[in-house]
Amino acid sequence: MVERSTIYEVARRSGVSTATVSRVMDNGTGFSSATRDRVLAVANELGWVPSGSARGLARRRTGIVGLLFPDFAGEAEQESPLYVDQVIRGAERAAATAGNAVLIAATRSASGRDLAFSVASKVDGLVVMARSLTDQDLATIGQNVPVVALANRPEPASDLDRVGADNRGGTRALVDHLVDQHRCRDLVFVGGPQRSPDSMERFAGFREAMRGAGLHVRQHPDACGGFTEPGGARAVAELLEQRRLPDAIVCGNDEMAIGALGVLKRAKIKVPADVAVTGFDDIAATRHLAPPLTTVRQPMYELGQCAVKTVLARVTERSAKPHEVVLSTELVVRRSCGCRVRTQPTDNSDQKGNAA
Amino acid sequence: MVERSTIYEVARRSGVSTATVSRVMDNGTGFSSATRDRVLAVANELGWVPSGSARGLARRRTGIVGLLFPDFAGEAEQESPLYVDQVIRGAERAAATAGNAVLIAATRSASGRDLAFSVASKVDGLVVMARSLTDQDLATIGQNVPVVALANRPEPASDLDRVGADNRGGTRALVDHLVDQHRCRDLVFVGGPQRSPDSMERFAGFREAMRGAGLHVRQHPDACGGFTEPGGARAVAELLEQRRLPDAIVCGNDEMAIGALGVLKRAKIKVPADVAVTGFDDIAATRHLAPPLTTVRQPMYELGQCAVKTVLARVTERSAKPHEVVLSTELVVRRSCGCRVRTQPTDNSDQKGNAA
DNA sequence: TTGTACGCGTTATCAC
DNA sequence: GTGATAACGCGTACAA
Repeated sequence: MVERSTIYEVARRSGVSTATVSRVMDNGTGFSSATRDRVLAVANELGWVPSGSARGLARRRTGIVGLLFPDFAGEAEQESPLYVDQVIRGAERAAATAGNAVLIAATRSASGRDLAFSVASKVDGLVVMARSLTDQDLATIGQNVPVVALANRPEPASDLDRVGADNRGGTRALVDHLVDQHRCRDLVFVGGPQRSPDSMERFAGFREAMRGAGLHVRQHPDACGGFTEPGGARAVAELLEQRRLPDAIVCGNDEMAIGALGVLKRAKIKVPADVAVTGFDDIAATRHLAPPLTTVRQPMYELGQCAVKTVLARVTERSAKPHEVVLSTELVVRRSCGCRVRTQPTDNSDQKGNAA
Repeated sequence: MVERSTIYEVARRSGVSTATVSRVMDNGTGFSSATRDRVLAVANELGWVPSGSARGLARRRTGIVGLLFPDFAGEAEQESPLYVDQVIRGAERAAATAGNAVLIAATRSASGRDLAFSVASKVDGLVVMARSLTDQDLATIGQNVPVVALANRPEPASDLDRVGADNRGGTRALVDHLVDQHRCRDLVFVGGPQRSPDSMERFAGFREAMRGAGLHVRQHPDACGGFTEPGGARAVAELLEQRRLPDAIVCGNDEMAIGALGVLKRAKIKVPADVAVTGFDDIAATRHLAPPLTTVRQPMYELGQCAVKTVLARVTERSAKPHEVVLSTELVVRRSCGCRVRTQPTDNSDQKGNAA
């Protein structure tokens, strides 16, 4: 590892020109099987691999797709949410299928700006998760690199490709279930951060369902839990202080629901007997809670996959009109809404990992 | 985005040479603030960023560190284990601090070989998690790129840098706790995959502690759960069929412990009253189990961080002797071992100021 | 302070 | 089938 070997050395040692070496490494044609074997042998002996930089420069393609996700480390809010991991996995999977690798970086409006641009300069295409970049910067980068936004924006802000999940519909299905199956009438919505597109979409779905059922809805979420477990706990604690106990507490995500469950248990309020509690996301822990949490599954893995596929398609096919895809969400009924479903701690053995 | 703009265009438009543009983008010196502003303005207008490939070629550094992790998708075993995510996060963090990004790829001995080499060709240094590459390939790649192995190998196989966690010591501490505090005498060990270095290390720790306590130990794990939840369930189910109920079931990881808890509950066997159960890893769900799981925390995040720091150091300082660092693990005592610790589902609410 | 020109390691287009 | 050789886009002595 003293010096990285180059194509020149391989060419010299195998007695051919660099052009031939290049051809061989390209798995193309235009050489005898004898020379191929010779070249391959030398390359292997030297442990040589074509330089990614040089190759990228010549081919004008790096074989890398970038993924920017929001970084909340060290913030009051919490560390980066768990669903990011799923997105990363899905992205990796889709990229690998096409022979690409994924370049990841956590960025936030301010801090990661440089990093974001640096990543953009190294990739063929870029997937940007919500809240990891300002719209401004997003647009700038979009000028030079194919970008797909991974988010649930209320309004398609730009002419970029976009993929997201049906947050609104999922929440609607959830609330409908609560109202129809469990005769809930007084529902409370615990929202996330004020400006979170996800939170807004989910609340919108909440309102739609409530209005559809002829129920009264407030203009804003009844409480704000910032999408965190402590936040959810706090929100419900305040509710309790006001001696308010609704039929159901609809939390904007699972983490807040976990917090809610905690304070309710300590207050000796039974779930779901006294009050129903629901979440959103279907993170891993939901199955193991007491009671298991009714929630809405977001196809994070598939979102990552789809985003990468989309951006990869855009790399080769720079057509005109922006692509937009919305993946559907799925109501996951467990115990916390009042349903009497059988708990199956090991039922996921065939649920995942086969999205080949 | 019709054509990616280049340094030439920026130079032309701002009326300077490419050298000057290069200097400006390098944040270096050697130009008047007037020209700098002009160049920056043009660059911004065009949304131009220096090409990563060209820059990497010229500088002989890409600003990318690679991370290879094992891919078990589609296998009987399960999808890639969750701790990988933490490692990725830690790696990203450490890399970002140094202005680098992380290129990830899931690989396995056979399938991902090409991808692995492709990644290797694009990075300044490479972190390789256990079981994602054959020793053979690892060595080959190590010839041309700084590599650090992230694993817990019984024996330092090569002359590569290595970072790992003290699996053995962690298990020892766990078993000591079980024996000393809870007077367990008949302990059963549920192992992971046969050839897993992690599983082997943990079992080694198990044996050491047992021998130290003058207890009888078998040569091999009493059962194999393949590190999966269903696997753990199966292992314990078999135990039960043999009408065997030990004092404690020491699981090689948390997932198997979750499976174990499930079948025990269905068999009406009380944990920890009738039998103690422990895990390893301290994944997120452990806190929410009934009972909360006593386990050993592995500093996955820190491992990822440390590995990247190590490899980054090696990039600039190609010294001779291989570096080796072992991070310590931590016994996390909860309810499932028999301890009467207070369960605090939201105990992290005061961890970050709640002066609401 | 600024410009010229060569080199970085590959690929791709010609010729042969 | 194979070999010169010109890009590819940028960094960086060396000059000016």
